[in-house]
Amino acid sequence: MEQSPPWAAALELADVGLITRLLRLNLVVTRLVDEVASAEGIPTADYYVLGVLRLSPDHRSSPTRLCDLLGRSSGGMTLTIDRLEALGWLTREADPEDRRRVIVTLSAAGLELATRVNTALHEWEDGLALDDDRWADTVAMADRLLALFESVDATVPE
Amino acid sequence: MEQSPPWAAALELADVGLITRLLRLNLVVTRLVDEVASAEGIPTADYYVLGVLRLSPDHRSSPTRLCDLLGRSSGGMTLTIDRLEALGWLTREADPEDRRRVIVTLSAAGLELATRVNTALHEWEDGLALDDDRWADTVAMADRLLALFESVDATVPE
DNA sequence: CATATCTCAGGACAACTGATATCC
DNA sequence: CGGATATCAGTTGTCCTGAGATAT
Repeated sequence: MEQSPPWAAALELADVGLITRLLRLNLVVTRLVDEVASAEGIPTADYYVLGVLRLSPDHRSSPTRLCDLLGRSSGGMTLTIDRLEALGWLTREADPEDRRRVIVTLSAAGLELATRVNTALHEWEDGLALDDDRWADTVAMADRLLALFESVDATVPE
Repeated sequence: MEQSPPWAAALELADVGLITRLLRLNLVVTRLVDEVASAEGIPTADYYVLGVLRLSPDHRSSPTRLCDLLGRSSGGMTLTIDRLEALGWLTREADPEDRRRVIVTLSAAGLELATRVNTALHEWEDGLALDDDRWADTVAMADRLLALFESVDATVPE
């Protein structure tokens, strides 16, 4: 609590809790990612999809898994995938083992794009110029906050 | 980095940085607030407006300030305020001291609503059952992360 | 048959952009 | 007059819901 943080200027903070702080953090982080993503010419929501694929085994995943991870509806995800496919950033193919399923795969161009955005974000992080200890601390803080929420809200698959 | 957190199941985490973690945190926190707000019958974006007003001196603010704090356009904010006014959650009046300005004030019903949502969020926090030390730690972590981002991204007004 | 996965059609709705009126 | 504030008009666009198709 210490001292009023700048974002709270002229706000009465008597009962501001953890979640309010995290909502503020949301806003700032989202703003940053928006800037970076649109500088690369991709909407943030679309980057999230490419970003998940980039981290997935063989750069592949399924619409359902993308929906679960990103909190989206399947209908909306179909449209998003349509869009990304039309732009050449990913491909869609039937799963030979279960033909209800679709396998979504990042294309080379899509991987480059997602990597560019990711690199830009890493550069922003580097710009913080934290030494190794502070960096480890910071990442650990994020992980602890995450753990706090995930321990209660089990919205993540498997 | 220690051990893979659950949200990362089946994702390759080699170069996952701070921002990716915070994006994940975003998602989880947003989901929680969405649930709580819609249980009270208000869209999250609208609650943010009421929430800022609730924390403002005399529960009053201006459209411009709301735009700045919430990262919204003035046109969009006009519509949002129209909506909230029609629902009886806030009032709009001309500022007698500068007639270009508008003063937005939370109504009694709006204050109740915003307080209900806020209370529900606090109850969620209480459900974490953190002792005082851990609680202080946790809040401090959130503040430190916030400070990290606000020190670079000065998008917040005075 | 019940379930899972994805797609499609239709609709809703919020929010942005750019231009305009009013006021300092 | 230039800058600030808010609103309006028009549009854009994504996303969701609910139904349907196909496969297990």
